[in-house]
Amino acid sequence: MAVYLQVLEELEAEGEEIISSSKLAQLCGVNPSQIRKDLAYFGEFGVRGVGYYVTDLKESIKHFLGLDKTWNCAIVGIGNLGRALINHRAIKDKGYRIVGAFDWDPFKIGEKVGDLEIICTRRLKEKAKELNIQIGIITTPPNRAQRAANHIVEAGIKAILNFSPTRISVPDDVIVDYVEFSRYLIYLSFKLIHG
Amino acid sequence: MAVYLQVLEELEAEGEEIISSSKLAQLCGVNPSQIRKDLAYFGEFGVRGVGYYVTDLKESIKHFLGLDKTWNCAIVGIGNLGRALINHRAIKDKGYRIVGAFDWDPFKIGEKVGDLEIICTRRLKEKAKELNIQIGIITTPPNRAQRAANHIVEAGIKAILNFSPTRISVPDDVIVDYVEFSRYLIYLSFKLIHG
DNA sequence: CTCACATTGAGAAAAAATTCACAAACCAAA
DNA sequence: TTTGGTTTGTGAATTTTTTCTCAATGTGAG
Repeated sequence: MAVYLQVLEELEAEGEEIISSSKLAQLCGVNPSQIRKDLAYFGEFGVRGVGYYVTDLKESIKHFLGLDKTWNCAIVGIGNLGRALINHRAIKDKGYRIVGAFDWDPFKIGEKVGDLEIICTRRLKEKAKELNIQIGIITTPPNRAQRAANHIVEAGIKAILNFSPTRISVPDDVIVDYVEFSRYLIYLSFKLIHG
Repeated sequence: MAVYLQVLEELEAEGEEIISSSKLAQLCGVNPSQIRKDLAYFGEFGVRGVGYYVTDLKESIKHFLGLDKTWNCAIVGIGNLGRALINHRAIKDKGYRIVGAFDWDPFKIGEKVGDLEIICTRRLKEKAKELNIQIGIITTPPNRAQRAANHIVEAGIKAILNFSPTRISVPDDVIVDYVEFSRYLIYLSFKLIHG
């Protein structure tokens, strides 16, 4: 679905107003029926005999994916990875705003990263309400990840993205996703061995 | 498959010598038949009436995935993200070694990151042979990504991991994989909206 | 050695995902 | 208005994936 969105945005930028499922399928590298099934799943957007209106469809998918609003994120752990994410283009562009930078290290607190000031992790709860933070991102060293998660949960945030290579345990109503760099490398080396 | 491996490593650390497909399935959160099919796919490792020998199975999977040897990687683009990867634990632990750090910026060249010295990207080809680099990792800004890719291809490296939010074009015999942080965030916000 | 029990490997069955195929609907031109 | 050319939406057919089932095989006790 995210692939369709990306292609649709490119089409819109090129000034295309209407696209058929077969052309879109070609651009996405999938089967036309696949596209029609996927799109029919959350509404009827096409016009028979015509195709899909690029802008309308793009907006509908964005709405479906929740990309028509901005999401406020907090980063916990301001090392190299945290700083990289704060400055990362693609994240901003998709409607995700990093509005808080948290760390435990007293020497870092008060330091500026971009236009954010690093705040003590203990103040996460207070700041989460003030800044309406919906997603917490953990970029601490592994041994601090669980503590970071605890602070995030405590602050009432219901979604966590964990970059630290450790499993964390949270209540059932909190969604967690893991970014594992090694997975990508395993895929590549696997491909290098087997066709 | 990578999940099985992780669980097996934990089991081995706990001193377990034998595991049945049903127990392993429980730990991985999948169906026992699934496990047996997956494992049977690349050999017969189990013993009927007994189960699987944890260490043997772990080694077999590692071999299958190509994790029984070390892979040499080069990072092109030494910003925050590049530095984060160089220092990242999980990567080293899986047998991937970052052996080269490359950047275009003359002010960075010669600087030390961990025990690596930043080298000019133009010397990538020469260094790739010397260091036997098999995987190139792009962590440049988007507008430099294609140029980085060109240098990597030029150096005869056949696998690229691109962290930059741009598509790159390379010859057919070069494998490319993309790390898109926004995908993870989209998943989380989607889950926050729909169950 | 034989028997009772446990567990794999693999074929059969079931479920899920993908693709096909075509009626229904739309547009444009005559 | 009618006709011909498109393209969607959807039920049917197909393919793929997952799960079930059970004979084959191994262990250990008697």
